[in-house]
Amino acid sequence: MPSTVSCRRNRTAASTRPGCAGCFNRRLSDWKALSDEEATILAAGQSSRTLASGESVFRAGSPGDRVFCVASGSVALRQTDTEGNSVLLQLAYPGDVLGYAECITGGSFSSDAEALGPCTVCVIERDTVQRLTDVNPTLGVQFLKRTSQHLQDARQQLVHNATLSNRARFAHLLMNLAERHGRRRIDGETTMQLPLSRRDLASLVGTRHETLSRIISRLDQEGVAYFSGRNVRIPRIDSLRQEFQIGAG
Amino acid sequence: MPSTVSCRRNRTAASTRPGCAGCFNRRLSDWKALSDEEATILAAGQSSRTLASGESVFRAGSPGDRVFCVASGSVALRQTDTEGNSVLLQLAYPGDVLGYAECITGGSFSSDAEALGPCTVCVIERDTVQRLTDVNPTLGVQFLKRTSQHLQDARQQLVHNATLSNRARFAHLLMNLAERHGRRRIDGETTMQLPLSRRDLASLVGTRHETLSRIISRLDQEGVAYFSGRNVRIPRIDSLRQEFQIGAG
DNA sequence: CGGCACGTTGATCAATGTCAAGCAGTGTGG
DNA sequence: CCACACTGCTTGACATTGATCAACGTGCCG
Repeated sequence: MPSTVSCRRNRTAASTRPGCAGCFNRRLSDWKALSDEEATILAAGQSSRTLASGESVFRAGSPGDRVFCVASGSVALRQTDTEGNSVLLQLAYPGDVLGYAECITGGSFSSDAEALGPCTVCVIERDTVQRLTDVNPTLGVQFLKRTSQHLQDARQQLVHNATLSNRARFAHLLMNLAERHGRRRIDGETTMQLPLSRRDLASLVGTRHETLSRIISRLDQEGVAYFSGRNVRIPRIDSLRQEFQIGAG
Repeated sequence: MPSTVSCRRNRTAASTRPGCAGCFNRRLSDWKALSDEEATILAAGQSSRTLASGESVFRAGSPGDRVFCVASGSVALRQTDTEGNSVLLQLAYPGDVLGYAECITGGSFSSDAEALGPCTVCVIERDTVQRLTDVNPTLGVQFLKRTSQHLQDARQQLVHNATLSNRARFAHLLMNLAERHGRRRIDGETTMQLPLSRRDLASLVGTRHETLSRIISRLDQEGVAYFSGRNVRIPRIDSLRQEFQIGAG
């Protein structure tokens, strides 16, 4: 997993045709399968959109007639139950592509996507995706690979939910978030700014926000991790790993 | 979802070359993307294996250099934690193909697969799969579709685990199993023989077997479903739907 | 016969969900 | 500028769930 990805903004046009060929994210994303020449096809069939925090990228149920590529900021995938319980499922970062499965197979989105902060996404219509996968079959394989990775992640999560305590799962989540959002100081202390509200953290852990709140207080008391609003300070990140391995509840 | 799939056994050869072109499952499975001509390629590159109950089809960590197609019986996918907790993740039935993601993307299996009862699986080496996806790109799309369906299922399960009680989740599981294994009588009563041990049922629900045992007794007492060994009798299947919709715990 | 795995049940306790209150921050309209 | 509503977070008290430990019966198999 790559750590913090800083996104070089498109210097060319403001809202359209920023030229994917030059996009810093391309090398990290599934588009890396494309040659420079093919990348121009991509650039031609693409437009970009800027979203404010909380704005919706797409909604569950809407037709998957385009894919979205995160260019900057981060995007949350949520699924909402029939009873209105919303659960956070995945975070998407610059370079991540959303909706290709639906776009290729012709389904509709099964979850909502929402900007976690101000962010930019590139929108690519199905035609273009179709043309690219026709020209370069590797792209399709890349998408299959990605999807199966996500499937594995989701299943791993199911195993964790079945066998670990809330506390252990939260420790695990913190470790993962730290890999992306954390900064490690020379003395080994890690600090980060959480990209999520407590409610969303709770939902990623699979519990209620009150319970998470208590877990946080305890971690704080015990000196494992110090929380202040969205800022966290973790003296020894290994203590989290330990929490996670002890596990059961 | 198709209901009970009866599998016509290969009448041709005993252990090899049963001729996929004539396999009843082909019409239901992802191989339906293949033309009859292409199906002969499949048949040529395939061999079949008969497994006793409990035997392993493949193990987590072994290289994904072949795919497995369930011909008869059913197969369970399990994932085992670092601490040895094993969790049942998915049931595979005749027509289901296992391991294509790993085979195409070149990874190794992330879970164990085990015969739930006596069963037959067909084994197709990577070469053949490769040739087929080259010749017929639709097959790849089919696999992507399937994987993304599994992803959606897994995520749905995560949402359920986060929002529903054990009892409600078990009710849901029963409904799903009834779709495949159940028989509905004229008076509306549904009966089925469970394909799983209590332990495995518990693990699908995400709880311990003792807890499941208690849930079962209560359902029995309350007349929602009557259990006797692996046999279940459900007077009104809709009462399960209700359990599931009330849900919270 | 003696393990051994499975299933059921009971007793007990920790973990967690629920309900409710209060507090801080933020934006709005008067 | 203040009152107000609103939202997110924390904390407490309480009820419930569900996990754990343990005992016991059963069927299977060597």
